[in-house]
Amino acid sequence: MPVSSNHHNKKLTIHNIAEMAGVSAGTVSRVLNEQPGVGAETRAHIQEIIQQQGYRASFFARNLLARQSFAIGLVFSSTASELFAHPIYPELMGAIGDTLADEGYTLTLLTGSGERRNQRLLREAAEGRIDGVLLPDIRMGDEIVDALAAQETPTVVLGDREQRETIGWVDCDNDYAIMQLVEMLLEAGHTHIACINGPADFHACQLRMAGYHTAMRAAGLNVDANFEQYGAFSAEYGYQAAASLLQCASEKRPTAIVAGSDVIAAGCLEAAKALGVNVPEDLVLTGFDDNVLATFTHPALTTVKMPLKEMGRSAAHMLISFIKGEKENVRSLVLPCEIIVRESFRGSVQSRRG
Amino acid sequence: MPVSSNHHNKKLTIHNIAEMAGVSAGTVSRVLNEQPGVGAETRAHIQEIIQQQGYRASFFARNLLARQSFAIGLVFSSTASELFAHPIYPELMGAIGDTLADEGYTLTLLTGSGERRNQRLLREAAEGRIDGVLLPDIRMGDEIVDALAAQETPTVVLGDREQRETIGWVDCDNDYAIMQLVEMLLEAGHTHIACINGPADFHACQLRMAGYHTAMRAAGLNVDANFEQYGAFSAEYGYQAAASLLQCASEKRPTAIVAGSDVIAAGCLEAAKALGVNVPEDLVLTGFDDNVLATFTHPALTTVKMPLKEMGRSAAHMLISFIKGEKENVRSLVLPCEIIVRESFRGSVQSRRG
DNA sequence: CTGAAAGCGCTTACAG
DNA sequence: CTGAAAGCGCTTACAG
Repeated sequence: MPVSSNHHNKKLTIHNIAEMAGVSAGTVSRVLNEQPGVGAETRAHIQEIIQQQGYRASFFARNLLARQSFAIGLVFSSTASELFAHPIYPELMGAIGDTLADEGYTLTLLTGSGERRNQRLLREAAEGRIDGVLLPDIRMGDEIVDALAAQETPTVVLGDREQRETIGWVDCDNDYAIMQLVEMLLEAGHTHIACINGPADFHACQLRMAGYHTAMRAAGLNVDANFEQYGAFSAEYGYQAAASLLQCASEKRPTAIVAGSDVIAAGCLEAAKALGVNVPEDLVLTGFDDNVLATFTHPALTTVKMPLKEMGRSAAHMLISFIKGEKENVRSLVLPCEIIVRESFRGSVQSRRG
Repeated sequence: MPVSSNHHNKKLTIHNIAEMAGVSAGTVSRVLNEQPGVGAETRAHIQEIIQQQGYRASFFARNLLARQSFAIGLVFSSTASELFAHPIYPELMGAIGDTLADEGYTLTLLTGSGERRNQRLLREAAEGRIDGVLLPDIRMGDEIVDALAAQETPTVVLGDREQRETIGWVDCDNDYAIMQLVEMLLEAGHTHIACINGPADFHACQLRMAGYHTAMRAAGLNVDANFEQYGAFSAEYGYQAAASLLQCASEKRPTAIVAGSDVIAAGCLEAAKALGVNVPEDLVLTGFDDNVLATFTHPALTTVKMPLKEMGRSAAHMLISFIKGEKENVRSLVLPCEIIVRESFRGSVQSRRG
């Protein structure tokens, strides 16, 4: 006698349950949705059968009426290896996932890039598989943003500042953070400060550069053309850029480098070591991200920590508010970064904070 | 005159399109699904209207019949900060996401932990929101695996070797990789080799320990009790464990440490530096994961690279084959790791490979 | 308190 | 080649 083959019956429907309980489907539905208007005994009986049969109402059928998927799409433009190199995403993703779960939403992950990814995203939204979209690593001028707007898909961009009707954004004060860092360097007596930045098509990098310029200008200092560079979020780029700068004649050589990421800064550090330049004695150095590796380099990196948890949470809440069609919702938000001081630059921070 | 307010009409249905085209809903459906049996003119006309109206059939309605969601759940037990500390997941996730996209599946991310996460997962599967489940960081004996099996939800576990009927697994040869590493150490003349491992409730860590034992036993060496340790995937743990070992009397001190992760190894390295022990001269050291930080420590870490891309792809394919109910499917798979040699231990590797 | 019926947006035999 | 009708699994007024 086969023991547990009773599990092989195909998916139960509400009608099966109704039949077993000797009631109509409508009554089972009312019990399922904890609606009033069902006799206590009947209700108990139906509940028991539901329990023992392990019945669950089909999500799709249930939501044909509601016309909502209670899912939101989280879209990454980067490939997996880029994600790997830029480690802010896991934390962001975790915060978004937790918030959505609390609000009863599900998270759909969309990776890949290019036209194919875009078509997929647009379709999923149009088909109603996702109710809204979160874009955490969009490049400047990515046409997906306009396409989403045209389709009226509720959308929130992270780390950019799109100004469109149906689109909201959440960012952190990249510019202010770098400005503070440069001011600290200026206070410590540095005048030859270079900014080795990430890619120019990241709005965040533009902001970081802007913060650098603001501080330099306020101090009445000119910025040498090769002291302001856009590149890639890679150690190789950091190495190259720093090496070429450090080989200049001493009066044109930077005494401080503000890097666009910790990985870039780590590359700069390697270059300095290779050229016998001591950090922080002969060159001070700062990063961005508060990447794990920032604590393992020698010296450990002074860096900027983005409020990733808060950004993720805020973006998720904002998007849900869009989806619900709430009227008085916040459509933009800038959250503060935090400067983390370590050995690569301790400068005048103490005095600033004191 | 408001320009683009014509976009505010509520969601179009197949009946609206049918009406506009002067045909029945059935005919529109046939065009939508590229089925034969529609006149060329009619088809063209309907397609034009669909195009111009930007109509997309509702995914939910469409799949009421198919009873498939074409979504699979990717479940993480760890919290976001743990994910952050253990950086194998982004790459795994990317490989899984890309493969699923190619196969027409969507990826639903489920984070969080404990009973709440489990209930959510079980419900999503029972409701038909997801067709199957991928478990990439399950702890040994996690009861979710049995619950999923009881519910007959197609499931594939990564990094563990569950033996159940409806459950498949994909792993890498953690044991063999560590065994190789230890053999290399033995060949280089080491006899005092310690294994500072990750948590004991990760099956991968058990395997790594097993590989260590196998090699030691084969060499006829006894393993001192405090030379085999389980701990946490953290630099702090690595530091503590290494520090206490390195302070022993010289004949009880290890000359080599095989760490359970790069982060642990980085902690060991810090301890060595703090105690004035030179790496690799006085102590050789290996990690696991090929984390970015492994290239930035001094010396850079010899480590083990898991075949994450292949694991992700294989797991996705295996799960889809389960979902499709294919008969002759592979239900288990072990993929090979790769040893990455860097400065922290160059030992007899050359001779092994030569 | 409970049931029969219509409807959600689509698909699919079945007629014609 | 095309349409009318039944059905997918649920919910929701409307009767009784």
